[in-house]
Amino acid sequence: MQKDTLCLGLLSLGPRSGYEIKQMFEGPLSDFYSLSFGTIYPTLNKLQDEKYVSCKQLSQSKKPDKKVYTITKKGKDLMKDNLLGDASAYIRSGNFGDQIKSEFFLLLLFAKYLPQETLDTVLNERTLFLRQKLEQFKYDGPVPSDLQALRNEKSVAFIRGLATTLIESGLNYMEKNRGKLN
Amino acid sequence: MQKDTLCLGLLSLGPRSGYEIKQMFEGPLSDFYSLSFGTIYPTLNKLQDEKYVSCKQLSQSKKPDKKVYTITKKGKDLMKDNLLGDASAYIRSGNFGDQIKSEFFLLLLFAKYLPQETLDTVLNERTLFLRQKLEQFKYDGPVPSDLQALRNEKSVAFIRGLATTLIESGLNYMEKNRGKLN
DNA sequence: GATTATATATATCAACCTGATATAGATACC
DNA sequence: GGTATCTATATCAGGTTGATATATATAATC
Repeated sequence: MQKDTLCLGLLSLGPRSGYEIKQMFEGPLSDFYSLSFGTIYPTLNKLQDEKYVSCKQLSQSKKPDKKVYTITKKGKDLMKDNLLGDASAYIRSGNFGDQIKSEFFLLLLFAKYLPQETLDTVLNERTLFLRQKLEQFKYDGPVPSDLQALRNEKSVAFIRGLATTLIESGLNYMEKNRGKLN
Repeated sequence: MQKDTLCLGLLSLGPRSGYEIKQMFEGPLSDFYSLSFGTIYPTLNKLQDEKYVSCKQLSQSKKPDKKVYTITKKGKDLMKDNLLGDASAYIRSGNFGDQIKSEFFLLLLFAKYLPQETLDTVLNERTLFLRQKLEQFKYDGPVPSDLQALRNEKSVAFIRGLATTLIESGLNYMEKNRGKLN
């Protein structure tokens, strides 16, 4: 997804600074996508130059100033056009489309070169890690206000449910079939 | 995973040219990782300079010459060391670790900006796409000789089984819950 | 038999992105 | 008082991708 469209999409959930956009990527979005500061800040500047977002400088007591960006009508139109135009390309990506880049699967691919003991540890820790992830996705308590906008989206509920299902069936498979790696 | 380790790992399954390594990434490995020619060729040159692989120039009738690389003892040792050293880092990556980069999930996140009709089409095509992927992973017939080495690995059977399970439960979830996106 | 498309094979490079680093004010802790 | 951490913006070296170039050979199309 184009970084422009992505930033506009996140700003469509409410006005935000670059720092806060980064926090969304490090929170609930981290499993699906990420952008670095080196991309976010220049993108926001470009979007502002081209009037897709407006910017207000806020001086805060007790914290450094921040630049809060708000999506404009022109920006919303661009975002919708881009989503529509690229939708068909995104159908074939991710979750066994073309973007997984799983280093863990690569490690398993070469499992025969690991000592049995190491392989056992790896599989045990992977199980623990996935159980933690599962708890994260299932967690339904309060979240920092920055992330509440995301939490409120119907689509986020759908995606969290899907993620939960996938992790559960993956854990199940691992427990039943890990013996086959020896 | 370091590109060096990855190339050495693939060469450990048998001697290969850079072009053939790329073909592995475009075949069964494409769902988990990929490297471009711009990375593969320089990596092989570097590995050769440092004696981790040896190289034979083959002139073929009916095809251009190719450079076939073979992993050396020194190369196998390096690969094993690297796998062991980095194993713990790979536990937390991929399949709801930190590397998915799913553009499809992002598209769903902004589903409310798509016309209902487009969203329906997107979900239908996604279902078709995943069913095709499922057939690919389940396919057990003959494969091009380049890819037979991969097919023979026990670990590949494990990973194919896991992928099959994940796609099946994902499809199931989508069919049951797609109404929640409206 | 001429042209076009496609496959094998290697190589390079501009454009882009990340991860690291720099800067800076403020709070918290010991 | 020193140090660590959080908020906040910004820049940049280094690395990767996707596109492009080059070359040979086969197959298809016209």
